[in-house]
Amino acid sequence: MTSIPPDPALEECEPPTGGKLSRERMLACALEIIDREGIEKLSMRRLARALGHDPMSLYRYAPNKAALLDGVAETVLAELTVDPTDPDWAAQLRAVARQYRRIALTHPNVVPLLVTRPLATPLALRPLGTLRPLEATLALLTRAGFNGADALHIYRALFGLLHGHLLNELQELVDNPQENDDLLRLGLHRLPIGEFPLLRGLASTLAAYDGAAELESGLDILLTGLTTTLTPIPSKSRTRKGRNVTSAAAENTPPGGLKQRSS
Amino acid sequence: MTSIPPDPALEECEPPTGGKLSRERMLACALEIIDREGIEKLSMRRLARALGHDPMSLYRYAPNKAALLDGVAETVLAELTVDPTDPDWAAQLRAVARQYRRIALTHPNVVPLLVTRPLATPLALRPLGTLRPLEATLALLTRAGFNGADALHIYRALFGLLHGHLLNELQELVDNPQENDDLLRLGLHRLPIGEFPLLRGLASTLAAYDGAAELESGLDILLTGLTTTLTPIPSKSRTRKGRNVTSAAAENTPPGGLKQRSS
DNA sequence: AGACTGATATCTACAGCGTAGGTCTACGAA
DNA sequence: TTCGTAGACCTACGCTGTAGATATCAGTCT
Repeated sequence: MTSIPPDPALEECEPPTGGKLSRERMLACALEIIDREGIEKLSMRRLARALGHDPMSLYRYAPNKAALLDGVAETVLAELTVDPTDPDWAAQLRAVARQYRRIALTHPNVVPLLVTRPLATPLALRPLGTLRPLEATLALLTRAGFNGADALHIYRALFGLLHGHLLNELQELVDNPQENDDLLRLGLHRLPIGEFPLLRGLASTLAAYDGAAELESGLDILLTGLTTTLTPIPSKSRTRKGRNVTSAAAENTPPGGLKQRSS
Repeated sequence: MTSIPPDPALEECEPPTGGKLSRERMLACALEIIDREGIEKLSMRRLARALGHDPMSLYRYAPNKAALLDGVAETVLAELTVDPTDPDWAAQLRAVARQYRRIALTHPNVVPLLVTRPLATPLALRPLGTLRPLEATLALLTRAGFNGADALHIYRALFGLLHGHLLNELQELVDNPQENDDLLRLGLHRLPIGEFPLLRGLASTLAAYDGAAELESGLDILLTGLTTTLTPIPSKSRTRKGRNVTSAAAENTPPGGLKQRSS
């Protein structure tokens, strides 16, 4: 039946791992492997071995490997909860951001998936689980009085900030192995001596990176920026304050800036 | 010698492509394949075929495939020029951002490489070409009077914003095939009818995405945010205004916010 | 009871992958 | 002439994703 013993020499995923297969078990096991060894160590055959099944069995639960990876990303993203009923939209966005950061730090190897998989699939074809935070955020902002376009704008700004920040922060994690920070400087030490004087001088600063604080300051900037450009419709009247983001942006382009085409 | 005719049935990279191999030719050809067909279509064997050489010859110019990909990313990033002598640092950062965006849109398939490869390599071991914009930006900001820590902070914020924005914008590109936008809505149309009412209603807004304007507004927010939190040392006195970013962040945490640990 | 049906699991096989290790050739220096 | 070295090539290994056919099961209908 479900033969192929789980290869006790190699580690496996769940208790006896001989039992019935299911999409959930498969995705959970894939996530475990990715968390432990990274994305590129995950192969269909390896996953099947860990589950104690034949590789081809996996294709009953995912049409191909790309879909499996999408499934893993979806699983991780499902941990993100957005409460569209929160009366304080800005606070809710902060909460979402902090939650997202925690999830990403728990599964750092999945982050490349989170940020790049959407590039390969049109929005409407993406796994529904990945669209749910979007819809919930739109609901939150709509309740707060924003129109659809502005809500979408805010969503994009928030997740752009988040993705950018996480890529930064995970980079720092790679840079700082848990060794003595003198050794970190040794790493920088091998840079050509004349060419990177400033970078080399910043070894201790690099080591002192504080991701949580960095994110908070980014959120501060973003949210104050947003609230001064966009304002929700005040529920009774329908007047607006700083309507169009684009025109607002055009106004204060720096005077001496080099010109560059728009599109 | 340099045999193996370039396989005229398959496309190739440069004029006759039989000539001497070199790291530059190899990387240029790899970039061309990636631009045309995407990263996952690039294999050592495929690249060698396009160059009219044996696959193993490539290993003379790159120790392995990962290094080759790093090389491609480095090549692309080399197009980015930062002028550290610009007296208007904010304007120069804007110019860099716009330039980076243009480069990314010219090579959209390389963007995943640009944003994720650094996650796999400690900073000091990265290809030097990818560190050069960092050093130059630090130089720019140091001349403008910022101390090292703040300069680094600004650099991170800028490239975080850029990466986040580009991931957003390239996502929209995937969403908007150049067909009639009614068809785009057809794409959204297949979403479960009760579950995504807001998202489905935003079809036309999604289609109207303007990446350039979006980036400008992001830069506005970022730069005004930065200039109110950080100020350069005014070249004579050494007093500072809004010293610590972290503390500034801590001050205006929203009152009703859900609490969440820092690290 | 027997036959049929659909889901689940397995097996076999293929074309392609990255790359270790060895060899062949050409050329400049000794 | 001999040697060393750089560049290119060849072979082979173990791995990959997955198409296609086959086996095994549970349940339902006759």
